[in-house]
Amino acid sequence: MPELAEVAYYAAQWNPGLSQKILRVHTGPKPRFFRNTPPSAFAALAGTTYRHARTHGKNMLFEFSDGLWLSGHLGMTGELLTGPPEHPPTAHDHLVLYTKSTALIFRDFRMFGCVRLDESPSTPPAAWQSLPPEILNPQFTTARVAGALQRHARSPLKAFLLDQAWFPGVGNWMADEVCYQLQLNPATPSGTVDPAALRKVLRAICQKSMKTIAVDWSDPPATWLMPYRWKDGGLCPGKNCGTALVRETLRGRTACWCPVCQPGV
DNA sequence: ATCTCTGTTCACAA
DNA sequence: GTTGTGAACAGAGA
Repeated sequence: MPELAEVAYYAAQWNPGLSQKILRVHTGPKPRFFRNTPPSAFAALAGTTYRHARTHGKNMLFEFSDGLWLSGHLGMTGELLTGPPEHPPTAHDHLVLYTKSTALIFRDFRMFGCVRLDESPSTPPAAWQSLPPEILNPQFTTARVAGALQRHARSPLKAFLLDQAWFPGVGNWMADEVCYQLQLNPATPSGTVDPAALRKVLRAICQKSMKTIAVDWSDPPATWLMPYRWKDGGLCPGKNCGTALVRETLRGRTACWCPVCQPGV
């Protein structure tokens, strides 16, 4: 489920473990989840203290004492949760960190998510030093958006919005939401989009979802496309609209839009 | 059985 | 060299 605000929500689920010592580490039997790291390497977290969580777009970074940094991505179906201190790992609990009072669980039944461990005294690992500005960062300027739209002028707006190098944290529903709120068809060529308007809508969507979904998984406004885009039979929430929403595959991903409010190009 | 899916990466085409 | 596309990855639910 995870896009920007969902990732922030999940990262915060480990907060009950803050300032606690990791007593024991469980790693599941699927090496793919750990990519190039031998799963046994994660045992180094035992004996450290969990200090801090942060996110950048869809990436999560957890700081532990002794210069250890655990980074992770939730893929399509990843989730973080806590369990009782004796939590027995399920088949899809790839990493579990046990403290005296809780278990910090990284669960992912598909395995598009991943974790890695870096050692780096006091500063975040190298990959976290050179990331593009997030959408709510002041450096995410209209000029930056304008440049991006020009470079990818022929790419359909919806598809381009999924580019994490330019729009960190935007996923499938957020990209559809941006198109909906701009009243632009998802196939609109990026080069024709007004950069200031795009930036404004992007920031508003990030801001609101960080105040709702990221805090307690509460619903975004009923005027958004998001609550209606999943199921068959969804109707456009636009004032006096109510048109049946359309779902079609665009560049390999499901796009959803209102054929009246976002007419074809 | 067949299809779907809130993501990323890779090979390859243009 | 850069940009754009579809397939592959894996597993559960409809």
